[in-house]
Amino acid sequence: MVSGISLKELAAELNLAPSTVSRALNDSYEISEQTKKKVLSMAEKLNYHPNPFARSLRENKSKTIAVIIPERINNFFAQVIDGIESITQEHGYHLLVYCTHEDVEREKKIVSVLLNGRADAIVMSVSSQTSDISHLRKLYDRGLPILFFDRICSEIPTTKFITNDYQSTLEATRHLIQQGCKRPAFLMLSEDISITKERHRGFLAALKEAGIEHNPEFSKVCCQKEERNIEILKELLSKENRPDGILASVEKLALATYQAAKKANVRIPEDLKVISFSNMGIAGLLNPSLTTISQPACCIGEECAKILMKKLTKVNQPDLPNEVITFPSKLTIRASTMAE
Amino acid sequence: MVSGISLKELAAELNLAPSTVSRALNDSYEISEQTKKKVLSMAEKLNYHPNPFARSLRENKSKTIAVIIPERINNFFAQVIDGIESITQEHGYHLLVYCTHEDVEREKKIVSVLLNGRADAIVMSVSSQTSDISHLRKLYDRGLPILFFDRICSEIPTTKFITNDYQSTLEATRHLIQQGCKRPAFLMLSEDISITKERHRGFLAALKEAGIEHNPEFSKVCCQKEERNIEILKELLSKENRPDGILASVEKLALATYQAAKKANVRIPEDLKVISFSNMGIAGLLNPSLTTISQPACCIGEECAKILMKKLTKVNQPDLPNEVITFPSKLTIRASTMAE
DNA sequence: AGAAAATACGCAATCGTTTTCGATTTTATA
DNA sequence: TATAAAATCGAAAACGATTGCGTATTTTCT
Repeated sequence: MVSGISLKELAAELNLAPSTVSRALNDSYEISEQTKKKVLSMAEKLNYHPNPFARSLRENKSKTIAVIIPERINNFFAQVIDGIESITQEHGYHLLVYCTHEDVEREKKIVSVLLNGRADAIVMSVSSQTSDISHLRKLYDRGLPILFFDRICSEIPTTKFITNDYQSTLEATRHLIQQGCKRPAFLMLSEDISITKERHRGFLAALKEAGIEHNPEFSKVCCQKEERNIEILKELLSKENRPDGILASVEKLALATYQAAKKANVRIPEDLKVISFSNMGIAGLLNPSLTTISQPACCIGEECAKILMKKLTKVNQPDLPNEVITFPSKLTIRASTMAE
Repeated sequence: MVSGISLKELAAELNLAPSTVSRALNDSYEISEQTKKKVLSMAEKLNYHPNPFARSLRENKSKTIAVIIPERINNFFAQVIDGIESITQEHGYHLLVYCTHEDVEREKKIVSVLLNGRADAIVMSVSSQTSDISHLRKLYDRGLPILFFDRICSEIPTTKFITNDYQSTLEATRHLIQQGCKRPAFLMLSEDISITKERHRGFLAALKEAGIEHNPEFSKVCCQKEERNIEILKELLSKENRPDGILASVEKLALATYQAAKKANVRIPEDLKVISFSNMGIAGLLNPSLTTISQPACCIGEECAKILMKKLTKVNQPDLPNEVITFPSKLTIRASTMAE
């Protein structure tokens, strides 16, 4: 790190006390306009930039927010971060971004590092492996504002942002059934995380509503490995009484389904209709184009950030309320669920 | 920001001087094993975490690296950051990630904020609008280690990581020509940035080599707006003597081409062969599957980080050498360039 | 004109570390 | 046994900013 001139040096150059210069730069009423002008122009001339760490140390805040996501190569999370940044940036806040790669051990490490106050708040979506949440509780107990989105942790009493997981899955499954599916399957990354629970519930509700008896083997838990998932799905699709519809609770499982269908010689949508939660921009360009349930990701990020900015920049703010805020997803019907 | 117990308080609890506790925690040889044990266990018990800002202030380094990219919703950049993080994380470094959204004004703002030393180094890929580089020079002049990748800034004497832009485009264009293209077009985001210059040069070289006279109107400068690009391309594809091949220098232009081709009723690959620089994981699932030139993105990120870590964690390191390090791209041939 | 109040600025402490320089005690050497 | 040499630890000064308090000067009021 290469630091430039310090406040003290700037003050010396001006024949003023550091306190005066500090106040002048912060536009204090105690300083005359004349001195302010002199200070400002000299600061400009000498290229003075206040040391952020001295300030953080003194003020006990870092103007930094940590964002923890399970994967970076995913449009949804990228869009959420874009949304967050669009708001925090206006307030001069910085974004520390960490990726867990769906690994709870990494998540623990990251969280433990953040215990030291490097960030003023945390926005996160937990990894699919996260069931024990003691590390998150530690954060919370320390008083650090945490905010969850998408994959939330209901045990921590704070504000959470999600989409209408139950309802949108219900409607998506209805759509599958309307398109003629008699044996839809549900794909998930893990049974533990919030979104799969809700989405699975919506899925099952739609089946029940339609009087379809669900085959438990059609609620498939997949893993992180793309190849392994393709194998699992290929096997599923090669069964005698295979599913004729797929609801993928996350995007990567829809893509694995596409690959598996190819390998198993199963045609989409003729033999298998596919629908997935996904914020891919190019769902429409896939072969066949993919029917998606897409979240208002950017919006979710923005709202997260707005709440945080309010909490962090205004005085005497209460703790983040323990509530779940829902943003509805949008179902976009494309070729992958077309009836013949 | 909520801080826990301080070193001083910890020391008081132990009836030791802060200096002793500090040394004990840093495993100094001056402290007896016995006291070290006591200090460690008390630190553990009281949940002590050293304040990173006090440390940064004192040590004049932040253990933070800033990464600036033009867009987040792009697999290439996401992979590069994954690569960077995989290395920096091991060294206890943090990643501050900023996105310019291809806007040079934002880039300038971000860069000016980083002038204060919040980060120990910067890894960046410049926006497509960046031609004036005075803001980058300011950073460099301040002594901050900068490192460029993909879209580099040759005027700044530092280490840059790129792919073999010229060569891979040359080969990709040869492929187009081999597949029967007589009138290939080249799509770019801007004429100014490094990658388009090199890639265009490779493109032209292949045409020359094949004795194809290039129509300057087939070197098309596009913009940021997806809709506008589709319009531009639709127009290009509707001409009487339209191109029969497209080399998109960036991914988003290939996708715009797909959309435009649909609208203009141009079939890929029968009427138009398409090839693009892209790190999309699902290029193979597009309709038709897209022939790509893909960079070893993760590897580029890792190498960036390795060089930086060496520079930042070892003593007496020289400045980053002014050199360009090249990682070859890989051409993956798919349906979009198939001859009938 | 004299007192009160407003204006403009400086001194010094503080935030939580690390580190230099000593000081003291223990151990080893002659 | 006296002395040199390790071995341990403490006091205090940084790092660079902010801020409560004090003070000198000027302005305003009666």
